[in-house]
Amino acid sequence: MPNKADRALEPSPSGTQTFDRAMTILRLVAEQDAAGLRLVDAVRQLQLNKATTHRLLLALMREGLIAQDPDTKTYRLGFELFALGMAASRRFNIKDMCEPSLLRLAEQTGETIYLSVRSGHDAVCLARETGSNPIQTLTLAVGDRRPLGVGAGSLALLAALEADQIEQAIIANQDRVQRYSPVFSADLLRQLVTETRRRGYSLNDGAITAGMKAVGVPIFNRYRHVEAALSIAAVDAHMKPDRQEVLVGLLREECARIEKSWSANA
Amino acid sequence: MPNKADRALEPSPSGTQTFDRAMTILRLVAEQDAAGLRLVDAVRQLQLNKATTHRLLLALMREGLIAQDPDTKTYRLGFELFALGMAASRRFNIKDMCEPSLLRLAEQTGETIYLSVRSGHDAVCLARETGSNPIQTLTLAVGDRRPLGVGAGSLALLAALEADQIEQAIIANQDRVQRYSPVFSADLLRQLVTETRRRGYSLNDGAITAGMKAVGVPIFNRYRHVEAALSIAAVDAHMKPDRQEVLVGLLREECARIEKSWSANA
DNA sequence: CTACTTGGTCCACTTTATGGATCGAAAGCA
DNA sequence: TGCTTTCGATCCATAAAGTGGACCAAGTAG
Repeated sequence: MPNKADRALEPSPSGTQTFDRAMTILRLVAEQDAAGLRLVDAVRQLQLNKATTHRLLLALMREGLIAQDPDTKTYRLGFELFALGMAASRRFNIKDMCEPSLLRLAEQTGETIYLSVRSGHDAVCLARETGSNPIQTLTLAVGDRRPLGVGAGSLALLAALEADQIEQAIIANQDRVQRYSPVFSADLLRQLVTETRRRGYSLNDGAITAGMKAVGVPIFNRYRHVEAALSIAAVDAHMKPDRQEVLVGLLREECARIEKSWSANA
Repeated sequence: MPNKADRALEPSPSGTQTFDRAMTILRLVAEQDAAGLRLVDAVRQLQLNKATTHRLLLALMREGLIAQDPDTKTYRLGFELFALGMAASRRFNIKDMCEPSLLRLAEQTGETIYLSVRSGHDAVCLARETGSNPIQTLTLAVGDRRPLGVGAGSLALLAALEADQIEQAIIANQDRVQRYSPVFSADLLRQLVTETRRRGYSLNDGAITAGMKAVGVPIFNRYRHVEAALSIAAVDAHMKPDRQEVLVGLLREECARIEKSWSANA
């Protein structure tokens, strides 16, 4: 519903309106899941004329920003957008943008804060910030990779993916996960994902390293795709139920802050 | 010079021409280096009217696809493009797209083929394909990270970056590189980069693992930014000067093929 | 077989973008 | 210091481009 409204805050409606409309459609395609966007749905959601919408979709296709599935006729993001995004990525890196949040969390909690991103079927630790508590749980170093689902940050990433991608990752990793703990299996991961989605955050209660717990919260971009995850790890004694809730609250706060900073440009 | 020509092959010039013009400008911005694009340069290169160009740049800015440096007034890629690219990246992954080339190279050469991409100041091994030769050099596993410049693929990536980014990476890694071999230093890396750029491919002649050599070739996207690197590693006996040239030729062929497949959509 | 939905196309109408002219500021030159 | 050039930015009458109601074809449901 609030699809056109948030675009209306431009200073002056001067110039190039068709370009803005095309971008509105592109953003709508970006928000879609793997099924893609149908023409009629775009028409309905944007309240544009069908012919206009179709012509704009053609223009986006012509530029390679989107592509149409020949069978389902639905539209998805195209390769050109990926290539342009790669060109842009040298100027924007997630780690730098999240660093302030990591520092604040380490300061507030005294625990160790991790930033993880997805890379294929793995989670990669991009940054780690150590708090002031004398007992720290440094189970993960910067650069370390783990199968998606193994560890709090990794599980937060996994559970935030789309259903088919979750299944794909679990299948792909099923032989590797037991290296981290004999309890891991494809079925356990599916269960953990379900719990995580219901609970709203991921919890690793010592399956990998005994005596230690960790919670993780995903960070979404404005198209509601997971971009990264923040997690806090601590020894059991620091992670009693009530404190766990507090820590999750702080994590959520910072994730929201990061998401907001991404929405507000950067 | 051939800037508008390659866009003129569309079936019918129907519809949305301003959008296409805006995209042409966006692509031009994407091709620029860190200095960014000046208005007059865009006007000259695209042979568009200055007012039109400026208005389109404003439109691109309004959508967050580009951003203007307040001091130099130059235009660079914006955060929105990065975010959209991330949304697109779940559908396109470099590894899958390069897999056929890896298989062909392993088949043709019998040696081990590596695919590396850049991640921050590291090179990450994304894929490895083993050939049929009984002696293989598996110095790098999938997922392994190395400082940029350490190893053939990694060096190919480093040397293909822009000058300022090369320097930045070398500085950032100067304390780590000696872990791989005592010969490494910031100065040696600078020298290796120079040689690589002059030679046209990277060469690792056993600095890390004695008795083994490797060559690497970068893969560029259509905006002439490095996206990945292919490399071949083999024992000295398999890498005599003349064979080395042959292997580099094969690498170049596959890199060109991949680059072409990216240009031709996907 | 009919009614409905969906993707796609056409073309007269009119809203939109265009670009030559112009301005202010800054850089370059004398 | 003053003159000239370059550059980013804006204006507005003109010309061109996008618009959208109507229509078509191909499913799909009843």
